[in-house]
Amino acid sequence: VDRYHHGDLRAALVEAGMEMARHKGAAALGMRELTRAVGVTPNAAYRHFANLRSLVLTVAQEAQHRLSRAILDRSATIAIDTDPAERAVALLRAFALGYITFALSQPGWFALTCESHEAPPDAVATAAAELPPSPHQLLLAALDGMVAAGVMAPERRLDAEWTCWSMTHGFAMLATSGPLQGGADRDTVVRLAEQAVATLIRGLRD
Amino acid sequence: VDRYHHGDLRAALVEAGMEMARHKGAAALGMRELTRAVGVTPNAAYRHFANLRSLVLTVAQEAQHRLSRAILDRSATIAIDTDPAERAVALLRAFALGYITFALSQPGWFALTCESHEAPPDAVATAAAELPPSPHQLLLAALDGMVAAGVMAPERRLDAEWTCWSMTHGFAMLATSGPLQGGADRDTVVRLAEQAVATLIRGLRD
DNA sequence: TGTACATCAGTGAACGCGCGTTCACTGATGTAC
DNA sequence: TGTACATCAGTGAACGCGCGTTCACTGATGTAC
Repeated sequence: VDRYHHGDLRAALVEAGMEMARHKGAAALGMRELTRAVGVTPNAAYRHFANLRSLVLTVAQEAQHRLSRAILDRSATIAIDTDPAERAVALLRAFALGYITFALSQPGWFALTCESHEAPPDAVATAAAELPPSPHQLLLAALDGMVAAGVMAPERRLDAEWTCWSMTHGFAMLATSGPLQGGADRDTVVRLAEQAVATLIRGLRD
Repeated sequence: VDRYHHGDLRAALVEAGMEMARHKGAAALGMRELTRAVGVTPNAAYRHFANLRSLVLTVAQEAQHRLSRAILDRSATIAIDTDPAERAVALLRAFALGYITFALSQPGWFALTCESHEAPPDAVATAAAELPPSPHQLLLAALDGMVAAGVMAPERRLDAEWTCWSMTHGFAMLATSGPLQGGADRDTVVRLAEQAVATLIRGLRD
């Protein structure tokens, strides 16, 4: 699309942001760099975003959606006829390991999701139905499911999401930009992740 | 010390780095900014450090030492005549909660410790005896202690440090630069931390 | 004790860079009549 | 169906900034004799 009017510059910039974060890291996102990638003048971006920060937050939101989808995809592999208690645990495992393997395979996108606690100021209205639930919502649902299945005592449920998120996010950080980074091959790291998640679940269960 | 020869510019730059990280965040450390704070020309720093990176890594190392001391201080509050099993658990708790409260009270220093997996290329020789053990070493010792006290099964010991570090580091990240940041008062956050650490220990114990 | 001189630890000015953002503008689009 | 015109979505050039780093230098220090 090399016309004077680009067509959908907004989407193209977000797309370029994802591509750039994937290959050069989340810190590489800049106004000039992104518009250059799209083949457009720097200020053209200001038609669609208030400033760089807003653009980056929008890209971060897209990264977060992909994280949610990765978790949902992993959840979908659980056999439907699984015993309810086992299934509830498997869903929490899917959240944690989905989160971690996403971080391992797309560290740049994962770094972006860490900045997306704040919604961009000039978000464009999207059909809410198309958007996946946030990772946080998936986690809450998984924990509620464990209580409902009788795998977790109700009095342990309160605020348990922060415990789970800490373990999951912490492992992702160590493997992605911490001492575990580059030091071991992927299979080893996944094995360590499974061990961490197993300990977490053992601590939550009755 | 306003002489032409500064006296100990190297130490002064590291000190200024700590001060600056404390008040303006770890990202604020720059050559010009740091030398300005000390009252010296930018290039004077190149007498003592190869480049900015090396200076920052040195400051990061100092931050890591303070983290270790914070953990050791907390460990020291455990009564000496405590029952060995209980004491072993208390030491692991001291590691985790010491780590987290350090991050809460000095987020800038904590952010620096995350960059210090790499030693600065031009480290100056220090009497090794003066340096505290690294946080990682403290964690290993705490876990070994739990096995020795019979609180943790030996077959769970292998690689358990990554599980502990994930939970601890993850909570610190969430509270420091994640969704828990600023949203709740400190007491609440500490309570959540205690809950997370309790779940971790429950998962590790027999 | 005094002096020559090498070494050390700073100065001052400049380099080149890429950044985010703003200004005034112009080519393309689409709508009203 | 044709045309005037408002609006939209880009262009091109420039602003000012602070950065890390290098160059040639000079004032202070301390050591050998």
